[in-house]
Amino acid sequence: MAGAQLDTQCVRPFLFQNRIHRKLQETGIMIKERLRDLITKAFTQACSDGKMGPLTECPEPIIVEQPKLPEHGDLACGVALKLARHAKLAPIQIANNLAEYIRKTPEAKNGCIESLEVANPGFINFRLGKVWLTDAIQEIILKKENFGRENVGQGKKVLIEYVSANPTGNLHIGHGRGAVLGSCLANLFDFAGYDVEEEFYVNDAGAQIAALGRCALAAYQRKLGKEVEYPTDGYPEESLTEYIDKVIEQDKDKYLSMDETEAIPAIGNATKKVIQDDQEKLLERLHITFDRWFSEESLHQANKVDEAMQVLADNKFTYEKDGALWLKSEGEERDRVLRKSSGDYTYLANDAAYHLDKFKRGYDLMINIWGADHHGQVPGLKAVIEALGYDKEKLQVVLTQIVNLNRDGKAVRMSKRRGTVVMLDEVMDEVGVDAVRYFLAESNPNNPINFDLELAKKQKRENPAFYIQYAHARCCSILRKAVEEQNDRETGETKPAVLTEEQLKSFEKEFEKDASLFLAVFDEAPEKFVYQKNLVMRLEALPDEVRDAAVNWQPGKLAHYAYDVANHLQKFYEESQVILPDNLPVMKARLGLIMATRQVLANALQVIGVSAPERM
RNA sequence: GCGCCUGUAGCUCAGUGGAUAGAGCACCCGCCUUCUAAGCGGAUUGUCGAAGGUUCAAAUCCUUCCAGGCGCGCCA
Repeated sequence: MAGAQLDTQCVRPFLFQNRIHRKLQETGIMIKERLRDLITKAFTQACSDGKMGPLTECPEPIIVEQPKLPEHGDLACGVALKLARHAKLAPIQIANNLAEYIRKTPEAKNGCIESLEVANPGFINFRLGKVWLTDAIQEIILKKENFGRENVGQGKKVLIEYVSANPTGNLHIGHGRGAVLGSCLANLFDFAGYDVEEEFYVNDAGAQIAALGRCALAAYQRKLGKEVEYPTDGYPEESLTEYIDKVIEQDKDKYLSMDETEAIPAIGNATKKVIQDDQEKLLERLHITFDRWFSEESLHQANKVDEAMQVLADNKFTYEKDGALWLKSEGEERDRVLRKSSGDYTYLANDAAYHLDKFKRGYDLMINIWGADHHGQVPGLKAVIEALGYDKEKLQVVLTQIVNLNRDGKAVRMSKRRGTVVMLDEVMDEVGVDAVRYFLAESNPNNPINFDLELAKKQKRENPAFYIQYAHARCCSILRKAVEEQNDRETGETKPAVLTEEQLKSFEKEFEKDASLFLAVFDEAPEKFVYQKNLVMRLEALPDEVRDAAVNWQPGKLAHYAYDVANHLQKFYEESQVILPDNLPVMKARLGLIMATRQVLANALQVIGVSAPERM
């Protein structure tokens, strides 16, 4: 995976140079990190006491994970297994040695760690007490919308180019996938401390625009009552019809009187503008805005393609053959044409100029998001970048697989306007923006999506997009309930609100000062405590999840995470009453936990661009 | 022919060298005088596509093969 080359280390203190320009003084105090520090200390002491065989330092990373089985504790560390080889000791013995040192630490006695045990073949399993959990809730309350922000990117400049559809027609669901992925990746990178720019490359020059002009003129003339043949080799007439209506509205009959050589480019340009405008509006509806719409035509006008060809020639990577200009591709299976014998540049030549421009702008990383059907172009683009004298590794192409639409398990293929593909706006109209974003964001780009239109519309648990939003709305509803008048369903009496708005606000201030207030969240009864503890552990994992998603370039992981948080909230909700007028400390603490949960859900939803509704 | 992606429960997927391979859906059984039952709990579900290899340990790494998708233009 291309993302693996990114620096995965988390550097502190946090210093954000992203577009929100925010600095945080607080350092993270994640439970896993604290536990890892504890194990590291234990290891160091064990070493100096000669309990680790020949080892003087730890040759393996100490990884703390949540085990799959609850019997294995809340968190577990398998480092003893990895150290066995280095220390020339049995894993179980290493684990026992480490555990002995950990048990001596204050954390093992003061409520941070409730218990630890060593299990075969050499795991150390920990059960958490309440103290670190209360710190975790406080951390979220303190950082609010910045909880989860990380600095994996260290302010590196990243350009993400995506959608880049031709301005010759409507966007289909496949464009939608690239659009949502690009936008989520941009949000994620921003959240993870990169300096992100988003760009749409407009192919507004060349053969397809000429074809658009011919088709547009014919469609226009036919609409205005002139009997002409519609070109058979261009874009389907019905795909243009709504755009031509707009052109007529704007320009009336002005192209009718023009000479064809004048009318074709003129109406082609007008139609192109209408289409691009339409694409822009549709993408805005999907909460996608670009920093830049980069016009191919602008490259031609500034002679940038000629310049790029000159650079290639200067670098001795071109030659002429059969009247065409070729790119010499060393180590590639074949050479590629840059300028056809007709004198026209190929797509590759234009791309060379475009990417030369990108490289000159000085990004640390450039990501292009393309449909997998374009993957054949990747080697050519990489070759031309190398021939231009730049580092081809700085440009990475993410390929998105196909989107299959289903309805009741049956494939949907037909569209009102086009025979084979389904249009993005039709899906958005049917299932709504949030569901479209969720289902297109949720998957790994390498896998095809089976988009079930019926599922996406369901207001039920089966629909993960709904379920997450419902959990957020439920949090809001509980917080609202605390400060609203109550209507008794049976007697019809109106009771005063349990708390005033001011009280609720003042709680927040108290939480910021004193994490121990959250001790009251937890019950002593283990069957209740387990849900309370699990919720907090999931909440505090957001920064980890952000880092993981960012280094793997998979924002979809945060969609899965949000779902998991929603699930843990529901389990908590079933077991733990929040509004407890007769028990202020518990109510206060649990309202704080609900605030934290709401915040985490909102932050995760923010990255995938799905709205977080306050009521449903 | 060559290249890329994919193959894990009936379905959708998680799991990038560690414990008995996990969720959700579907199906079945329970739970509403309680903050949204738009929900929760429980039961059932597997030759990790196949075969070899590396390793104390493989769904995960290597090799070969099988199946599906996509791509290999003086198209864009």
